[in-house]
Amino acid sequence: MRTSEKEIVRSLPLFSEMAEDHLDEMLTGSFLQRFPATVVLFSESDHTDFLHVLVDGQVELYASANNREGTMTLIKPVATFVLASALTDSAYQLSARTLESSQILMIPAQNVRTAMSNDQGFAQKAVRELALCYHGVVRAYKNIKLRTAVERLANYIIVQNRRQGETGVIKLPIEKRTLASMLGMTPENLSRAFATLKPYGIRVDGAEICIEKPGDLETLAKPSELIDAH
Amino acid sequence: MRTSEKEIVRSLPLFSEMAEDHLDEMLTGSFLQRFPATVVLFSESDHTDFLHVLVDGQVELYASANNREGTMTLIKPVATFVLASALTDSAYQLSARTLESSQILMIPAQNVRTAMSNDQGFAQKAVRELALCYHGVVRAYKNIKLRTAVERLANYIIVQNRRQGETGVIKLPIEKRTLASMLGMTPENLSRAFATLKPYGIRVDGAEICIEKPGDLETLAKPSELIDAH
DNA sequence: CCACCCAATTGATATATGTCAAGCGTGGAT
DNA sequence: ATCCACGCTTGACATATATCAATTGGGTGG
Repeated sequence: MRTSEKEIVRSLPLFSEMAEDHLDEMLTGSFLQRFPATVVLFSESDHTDFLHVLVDGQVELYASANNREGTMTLIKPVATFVLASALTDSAYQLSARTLESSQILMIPAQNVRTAMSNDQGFAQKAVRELALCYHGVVRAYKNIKLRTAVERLANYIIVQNRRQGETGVIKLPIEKRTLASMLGMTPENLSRAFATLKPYGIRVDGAEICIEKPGDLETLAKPSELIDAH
Repeated sequence: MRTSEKEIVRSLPLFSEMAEDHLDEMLTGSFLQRFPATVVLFSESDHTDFLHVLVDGQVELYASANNREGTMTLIKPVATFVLASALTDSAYQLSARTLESSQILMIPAQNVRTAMSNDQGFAQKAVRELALCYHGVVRAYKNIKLRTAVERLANYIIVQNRRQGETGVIKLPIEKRTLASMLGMTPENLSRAFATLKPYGIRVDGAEICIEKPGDLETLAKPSELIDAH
């Protein structure tokens, strides 16, 4: 564990309040590893051996059932994932694969649980982190349960526009088939959803989306503070 | 706050490790209240003033968006709800209403947050509780994203059968329209889903469901340890 | 520069689910 | 006992979404 890696961990809110010696202890046996694109990191029924910290790259968490597969969420650096599974010493509930070449710090789950019971500051931060993760999934659940495919796409565009500086032009940060899976539809249906949004001022050119009538788009999308991420 | 109510709180894993004086302090200003059926307890955008403990009755957590409404989960006694919102001092992410006459203990959210920062044992238990809640929503999310309506119903029947003693006959604990909403479909579609399950040995007589071919049902449902509750 | 690969698109069609309307049945109130 | 309210069911139809097949088109390696 080199100093720079320790600083990356320290910079995350989750670990910001942890005592120095507890942090060192937790990072013992941790290792930073680079994976190429399209590599499966773990599968949903595997036992959780590591808390993962995505340092660089991009990771997709997905799930399978009844011969179907779907993207549950995307992880962007720098962020931890599978904290809940690591803390409860249970199975990963989701599978993970790299979408691009990625650097991941792997911390033994047992170390995390030990730190949890020894370090008051860490426990407090973990509570906050888990509560935020919980709200994140609730949002995703509401999104898919209460909105149609076209509405989900419209809201995705609105959120991306906000994140990319409200310029009216966004660049999709992921492949369309991944976006389709994340929005809970097929790639074919995503193409048609974009076509449906044409009368609402959406122009598509490859990965570039142009929003010509923001008002009309919002009328259709009905964005909600309680569903869409900030 | 009477002794019996304190004992109810103490019996929950979440509060089992809390120091006596912290518990007393937290329960100061708490009150036990009885609500009739069909009463809205709070709405999703309201600020979270109380952590709720359902002592008796049944509560539905639901959400609204784009002129649609859906049941997110059902709370059965004895259990807490909206812990994550209470701890982060944010809005309830869901609305709540009683399904039947219910007794609810309401604990000021500020008290819970204070107890959280003062009581090590409580913080540890809260971490565990939040991790379990998180996994619960992930399951629900996978359920709706990866299964069809008929598959969700089939798995619901299998889980209920297990919970009610594997007798092959179950009694629906909720109205069919509520079940429909929880499974993410309309009441009409639920009726048809039951009809679809007829060839798989499902007989319906009011709230009583008879499972005549458990094997066939499982083949259709493909139950998963990682989606269906224990 | 060309050829190939693969994501994306488009069309035709099938399936899943929702909507609207009507009718049925049971349980509670008068 | 009768009537009414309401949840449930059923049918006809509309919409949403998936599937299968064919084609397009951009990027990359040879």
